[in-house]
Amino acid sequence: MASTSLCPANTSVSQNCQKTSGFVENKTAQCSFSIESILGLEQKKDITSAVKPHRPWTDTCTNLGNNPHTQIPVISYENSLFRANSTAMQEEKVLKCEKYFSVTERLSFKRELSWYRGRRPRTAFTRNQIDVLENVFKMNSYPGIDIREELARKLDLDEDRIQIWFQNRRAKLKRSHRESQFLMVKNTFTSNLLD
Amino acid sequence: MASTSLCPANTSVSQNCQKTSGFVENKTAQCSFSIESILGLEQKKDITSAVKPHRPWTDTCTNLGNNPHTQIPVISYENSLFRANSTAMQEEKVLKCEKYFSVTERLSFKRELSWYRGRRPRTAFTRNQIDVLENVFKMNSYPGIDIREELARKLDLDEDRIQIWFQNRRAKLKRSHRESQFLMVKNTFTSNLLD
DNA sequence: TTCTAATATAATGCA
DNA sequence: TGCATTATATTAGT
Repeated sequence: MASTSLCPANTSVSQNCQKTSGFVENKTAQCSFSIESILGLEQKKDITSAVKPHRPWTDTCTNLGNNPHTQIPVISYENSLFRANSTAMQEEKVLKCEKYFSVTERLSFKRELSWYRGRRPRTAFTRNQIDVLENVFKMNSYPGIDIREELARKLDLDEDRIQIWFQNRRAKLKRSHRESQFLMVKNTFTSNLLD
Repeated sequence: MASTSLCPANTSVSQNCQKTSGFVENKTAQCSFSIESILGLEQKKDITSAVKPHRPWTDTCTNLGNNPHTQIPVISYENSLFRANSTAMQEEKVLKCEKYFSVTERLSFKRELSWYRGRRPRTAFTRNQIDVLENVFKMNSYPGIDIREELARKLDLDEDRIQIWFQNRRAKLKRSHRESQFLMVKNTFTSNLLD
């Protein structure tokens, strides 16, 4: 069955990968992976291909390690207490602190920790912001960039937050549609059964 | 939500009709945005390309492709219970609406319609599939059709899924490059300022 | 616990 | 094909 090859140069899909010579008809001789290795059948891992996530609010300086969870922001988000060297250290600090501080304080540490781990602190919209967003959403659930910018200006929020809010709002609407559809289907079936 | 229709699949479209016809004179006092900006009237896309997209996965009966990840669950996937009988009806309704509404509104209809017709259910790749794809990507981020076909066979995926995966993967790589360049520039500025 | 902000990424459409 | 955008599955904060 004329096995085509993952790597045209030299890799055969057949079990007996005897020929690793390369240069059959292709110039890319760099390809010296076995099907097994490509299929990941023998070794797991090698996660090093993980790409950095997009985190504009963290200002990283010499970000060499490239594990997003160990990135050390330099200047940062509003009330940052920690400017330290390692996440592990932070974690230890937090754990140590736990028994000495109040719930609120621990919460604060937890927030710092999550900030360190690279997730944007959850935005707490005000009542008014939500009202405005909901009103706009009722009229147009797909606001373009200019509308989002205008909203951002008016509401004193990042345009990104607006965008995310609309995404999540649409998902919520859809969810509710699904649920009501499900209920209607269920009711239809039920009443059919009763007839 | 007191839908006007017994058929759940109608809800999105008819709702859309209602809301778009209703809000013009129904401006709420809280909202200080211009209608034009809210409606996004500056957008100028053409809707005339009403070509029916190819959606093999919406045909639940002939879904013999047998990829467990792309199969349509009978109940859980939205609208799958209703798709069979009323697509034509929806289309007619939408077409009737078209001449009464703006381009933006028609865009919205189109979006509703395509939502009704169904987007391909999101494929959830397995760990192993991703490992293999990542490995191949490291060697060649532009696999030709033959490689993609082989991958599809080996991984029990549609070739289309492979293609899309590589597209998204390239985009991701590019994003990460852009970002690290941006950070480098920024850090250069910063350290220059500190010197 | 529920709701939802945030993240990651699959899918779509256009140029 | 790249790109921008959208949908959606998931994680996690309140």
